[in-house]
Amino acid sequence: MGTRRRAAKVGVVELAQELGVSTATVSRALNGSPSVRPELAQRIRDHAEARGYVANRLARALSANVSRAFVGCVIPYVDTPAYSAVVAECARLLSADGTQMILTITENDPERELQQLKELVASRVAGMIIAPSTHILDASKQLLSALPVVEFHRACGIDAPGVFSADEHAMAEAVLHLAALGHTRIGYLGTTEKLSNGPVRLRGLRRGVELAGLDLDGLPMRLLEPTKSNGQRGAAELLDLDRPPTALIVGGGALSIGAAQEVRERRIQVPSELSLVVYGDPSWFALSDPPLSRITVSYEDLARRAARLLISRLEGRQSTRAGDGAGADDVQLVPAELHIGGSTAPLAARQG
Amino acid sequence: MGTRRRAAKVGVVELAQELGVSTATVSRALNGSPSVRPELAQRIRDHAEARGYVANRLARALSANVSRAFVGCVIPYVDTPAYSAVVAECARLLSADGTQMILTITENDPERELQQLKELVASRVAGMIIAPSTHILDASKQLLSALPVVEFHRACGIDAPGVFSADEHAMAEAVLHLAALGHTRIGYLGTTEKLSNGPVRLRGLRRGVELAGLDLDGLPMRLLEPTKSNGQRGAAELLDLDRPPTALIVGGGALSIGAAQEVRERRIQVPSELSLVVYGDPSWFALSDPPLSRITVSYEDLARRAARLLISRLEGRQSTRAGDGAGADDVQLVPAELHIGGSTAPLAARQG
DNA sequence: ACGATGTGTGTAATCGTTTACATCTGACGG
DNA sequence: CCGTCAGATGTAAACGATTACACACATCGT
Repeated sequence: MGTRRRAAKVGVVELAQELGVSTATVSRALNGSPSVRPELAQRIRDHAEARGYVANRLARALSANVSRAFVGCVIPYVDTPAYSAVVAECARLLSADGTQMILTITENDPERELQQLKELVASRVAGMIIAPSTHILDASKQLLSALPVVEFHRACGIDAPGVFSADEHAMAEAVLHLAALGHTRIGYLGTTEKLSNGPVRLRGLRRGVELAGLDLDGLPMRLLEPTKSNGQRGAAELLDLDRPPTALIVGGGALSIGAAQEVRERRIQVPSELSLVVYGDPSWFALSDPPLSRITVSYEDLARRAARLLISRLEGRQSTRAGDGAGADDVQLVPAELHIGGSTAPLAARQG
Repeated sequence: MGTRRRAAKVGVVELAQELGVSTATVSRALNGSPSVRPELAQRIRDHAEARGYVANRLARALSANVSRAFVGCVIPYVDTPAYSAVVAECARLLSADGTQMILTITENDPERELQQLKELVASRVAGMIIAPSTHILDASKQLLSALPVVEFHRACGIDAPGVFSADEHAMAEAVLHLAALGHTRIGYLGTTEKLSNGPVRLRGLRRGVELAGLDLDGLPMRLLEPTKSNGQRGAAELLDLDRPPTALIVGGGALSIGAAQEVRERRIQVPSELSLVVYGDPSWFALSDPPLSRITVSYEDLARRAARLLISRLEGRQSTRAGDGAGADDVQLVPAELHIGGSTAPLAARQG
């Protein structure tokens, strides 16, 4: 009370005065410039430490007109495994790098996304990692083309490197697996085509159907926004068809939950009455009985690659001169894999 | 190529020159100061818009020595419902407020936490929302006492407002519920006492035991760090006891999954052979058969309160002068609730 | 007609760093 | 003994905004 004075803010100026040197020397010492006498440098560092000096990042970033003080991370949601993974990995790797992550969440709203991008460039972020919203605006794309960007999980057609899951093969495999078990009416409950994975999975589905010699047009299918309630509704619709599918492929974590719930509520036996393949690998899958056949991709892997990619971009940006050389030359695909569990069985089992 | 010139950066200075006014006027116009002629102000704003001007947040924040440009959000993990909720809510509310969120993840490492706090104050964040790591360092507490902070979900004994879940009552209720069903050997698998909720739940447990007239010392109990594998291990240990519990209370999302998995693998029938009460409300709970009896708390609610609290703190800080008036005067408790599902049954059912 | 008031702008200091350039010192070769 | 050069340090100009203060001009009361 009264004794402890208002801890007079300590900046380079104060340090310089107290040590009888110039601010330039202080700055150099603190940044480890070789051109300052080692013993003096040490003295300065000690003093800074003692006085509890912490450099103002804002001033630093402002001065060095381009800096790696901040990067932006722009995602639609945070409570979904892919996105929370990328947040975690970015935070980890960037923090080791001394740069901070500004996180913004679009909730898939293009307007909000644009606004957030604007604010990020206003904060002079060194780069961004983005999972674009579904209907990204042109203005957003334009902003994105002005700095190092890596796309994650969803593509929006800008000229940037990115990391995506390659679902196509696994999807085709799933169809072939079911076909081999004798299923011909295979239902598909997937994410809308607007989400970048939608088309990819659909392509895989088509390929599988083709290879299996089945007829795509006859296949019952629902493409929806990935929410739990949509999963339940979609499954209900498919199961209510005149000739309901004997096997169901569900793409997308939230959809899977809803679908699984609907199946359970209808007391439909899996796999004897319905074969089920789900997409994703939330921890609860381990709980379900029987263990589900599923298509998985390692989001940690995906996320780590994305974070590394961004960091390497940042470093590249630093050494090479202008905003060239970025390009989409570095697109990484992490393959999804089909794991056969106990939720798929020969069709015969049902007929009998 | 070559045609489009290096978009000469546009700042207030350029705008001022181009319009033949001073930078002061430009700044005032853009910030809506009433002291600039309305038509001129409009002209300036139009021009800024046309030239695609975006103010440099760093410069702005540096100039106005205290600003609401950034706030920090410091959490142990992001893939856990409580924390992802707080991240989402903060991002949403703050973005509406025009301030950006710098997210850092401690992974429960006190050293890293301290480091991150330092860097956040270096970035002159206007405030912070923090779920402290388990063994927070004194240096960290000291840093936290220098700016508006709200604690979330875990307390670390600093003098700040916070939002926590009040598990005590629900916990006691759970014990009483089980006791009423005839159970006397009730097992508890909970989070370690070092996590702030640990003691609270334990207190609730004790209270319930006391009210039920049971003997606490005889109760099998395991307190572990909340991971899935710990859940499995803990459950295994409890079930392997000579006189295993007939009812089990599991606290903590990750622990629940592990425990549920262990129970399933042992083909123990719930609730006929074992009554089960879990803590949390992940979406997969809906899947389990029978629907679990559980203790839930709305993390969205918790998170929203925390975010609002922080924002109101920021505004308070802005109006009132110094770093006083903060205090822990505003601690909010969101009560947890016990929902009876189908996973608890009278003990008789087993004996018979 | 003159000072007081008020409104709208401009000038320049400020925030806290970094860094290009200038300066000073001593060593060294011729 | 003097230029040259390198190394260590200081001076001051950036970075891009905000804002205290000064100033010009119109308005108004007396």
